[in-house]
Amino acid sequence: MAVTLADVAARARVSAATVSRVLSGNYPVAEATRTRVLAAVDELDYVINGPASALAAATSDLVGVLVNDVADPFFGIMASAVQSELGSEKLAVVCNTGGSPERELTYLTLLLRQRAAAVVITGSAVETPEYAAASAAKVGRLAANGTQVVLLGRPASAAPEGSVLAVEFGNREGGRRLTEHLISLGHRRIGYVAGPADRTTTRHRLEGHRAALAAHGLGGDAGELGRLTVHGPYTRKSGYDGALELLDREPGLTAVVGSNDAVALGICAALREKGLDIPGDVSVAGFDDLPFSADATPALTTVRLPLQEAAARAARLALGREESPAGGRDMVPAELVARASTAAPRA
Amino acid sequence: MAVTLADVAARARVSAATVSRVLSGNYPVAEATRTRVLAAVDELDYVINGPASALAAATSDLVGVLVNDVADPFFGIMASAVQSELGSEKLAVVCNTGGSPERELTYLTLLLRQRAAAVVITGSAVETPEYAAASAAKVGRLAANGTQVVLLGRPASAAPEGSVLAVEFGNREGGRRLTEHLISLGHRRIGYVAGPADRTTTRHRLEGHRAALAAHGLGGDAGELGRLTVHGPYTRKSGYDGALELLDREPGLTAVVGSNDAVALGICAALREKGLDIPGDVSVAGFDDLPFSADATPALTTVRLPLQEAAARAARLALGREESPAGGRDMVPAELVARASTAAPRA
DNA sequence: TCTCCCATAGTAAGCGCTTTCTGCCCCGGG
DNA sequence: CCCGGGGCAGAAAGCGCTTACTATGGGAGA
Repeated sequence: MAVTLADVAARARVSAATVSRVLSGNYPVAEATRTRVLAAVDELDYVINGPASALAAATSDLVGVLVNDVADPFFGIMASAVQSELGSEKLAVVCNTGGSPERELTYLTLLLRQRAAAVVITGSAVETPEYAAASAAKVGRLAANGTQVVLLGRPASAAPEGSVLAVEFGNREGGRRLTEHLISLGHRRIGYVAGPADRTTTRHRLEGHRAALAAHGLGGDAGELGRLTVHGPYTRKSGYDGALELLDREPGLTAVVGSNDAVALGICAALREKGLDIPGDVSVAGFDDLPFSADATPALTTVRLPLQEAAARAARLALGREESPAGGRDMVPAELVARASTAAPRA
Repeated sequence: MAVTLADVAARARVSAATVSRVLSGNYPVAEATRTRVLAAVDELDYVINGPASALAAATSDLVGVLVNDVADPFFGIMASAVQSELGSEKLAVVCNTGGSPERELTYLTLLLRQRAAAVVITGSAVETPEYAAASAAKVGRLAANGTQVVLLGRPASAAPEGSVLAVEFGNREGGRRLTEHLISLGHRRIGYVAGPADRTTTRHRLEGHRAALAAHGLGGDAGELGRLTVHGPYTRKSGYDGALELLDREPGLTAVVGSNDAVALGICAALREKGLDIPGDVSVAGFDDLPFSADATPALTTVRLPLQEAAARAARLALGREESPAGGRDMVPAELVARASTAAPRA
């Protein structure tokens, strides 16, 4: 039925081993033989059997990419960059975890089952001990299997020492810069619509925000900070609801920061609905600088993360095409992008 | 080293065959035996070897998803929906073709090599005979291999009869509705920034547009139509450049239609830069109704395609979980979404 | 001219699973 | 009491490839 290695071998009048060697190219084969084999491959329209090859070689050419949801451009951009970096040697298996630790574990098991060559895990980690342990175990198992695990936008700390590489995001730094920008414009009462409470990204961004406040003596006590902060998913709706809630708690707000751009857009929508001008009455800022942020009105002030470059780097690390950073972890910088949604508060 | 079926079998004091049967569940196994096996699996932390299983069973649990670029939300949404629909039985291999026929063929070959269970090919097809033939051949090969091929947003016509299922988009219909909307508002000189010239989606949307014009006696001759149409990629920049070009050719335009939302946003940017008000001076419309379109200012009039539902359907068809539509093809409707970027032209 | 060795090619033993074919045992019917 | 058959489990033959290990031939060095 299907053409196999043996068929090609027969046609080229060599052994199967030789054909295999020509195709994988990791063993010397005389030029004449090689051309003969290649011709046979061509004539028979031979396509190698991936599973058979993976079984024999004990590794596949699949690379897992775990994301919250590829439909979200934040993850879509990273997934795309990883995939593109793989070229046509490796295939990217993308898995939507929806941010659920269980599903993350499930997919890691499936990738283990596939004997994936590498796995890139993007986005926040959930910060609970049980999950951390389960995750570490699974990652250890993967590593033991020869699968290179690379964390992208997630702290390496949660993983077993040495088994993992990480490209981390300057979330804390970015959060700090953003709030400093607001403070330097003259804002004193700044609301914050944060992400889900138990995630690393949420925590880091929020810590940066609070560090900036504290540095300017604006923090207030914990109660005060809590009053100006609401948590919710990284969605537009969360920004919308959060802004309404914050306005309710503290009508004197002059600025609201969103945990990401989608949240910021939701904040804008809520403010507009309340008849407030942006940035005249209230300034708004986001995080990530996704493509649509520049086209929003007003154009969103935000923090740019070089997602594409970082993801490409993660992919290269995953494939062992690039030297690992010192300590196995690497930090990509966050850059403030000041646009029209922030301005000095009204006097 | 690694735990294998045989290890589990030994521990459960059954044969490997029995373990395999318990795990795949397609053969009667006595309840007592089953529990014993499951216990052994658990105790040994056994993870089945995917490649070995795929080799023996001659099919893998991979499903290919071909997209132009997952970073583009249009494709990201579809890829996400397909992936989610697969559940945790099958894995989605997503491939960025960048719209290139060669890369599309390359990835189809890679998926053939993996013995993929199914392949979902999204987006436009390039309309050249050589490509059509090559593509048909590859698809035929896949089908012969037992891989179900489903076209999503691409006409089934290009594929070999019967070997393929298709979920098509109402591009022509949507294009027609959109332009009819503009005409009914009073527009007579309507520019069109189309997609790349040789793609099915581009052609269908443009045909719909022109059908609407013709139905109202507005088409003019071919030269006239050509003068009001520019082609370019489906990008924001293309919209920006295209709008400038159109304005140059025909300063009296009162409306410009973009081939998709990103293009429309580019058109908006160009118009704004020219000091034109939207929709006061010029109306703008897009296509696809991606999430960001509602947040643009003014909110974009566009055509909604139920991408998520369509993609989920495609995935179900791919897995054989849903009855195929009559004739193997199915058409999802396009719906006009009139928002603030279109209005009656100035008198 | 004779060895020795390197460059190639072949042999064959798996990789870990699925599945067909058998076989066993126990039940019900004759 | 015997026979037939159904329900389960096992044996074993691959699935198509990779990769030690082995074999061979001819050129280089002595």
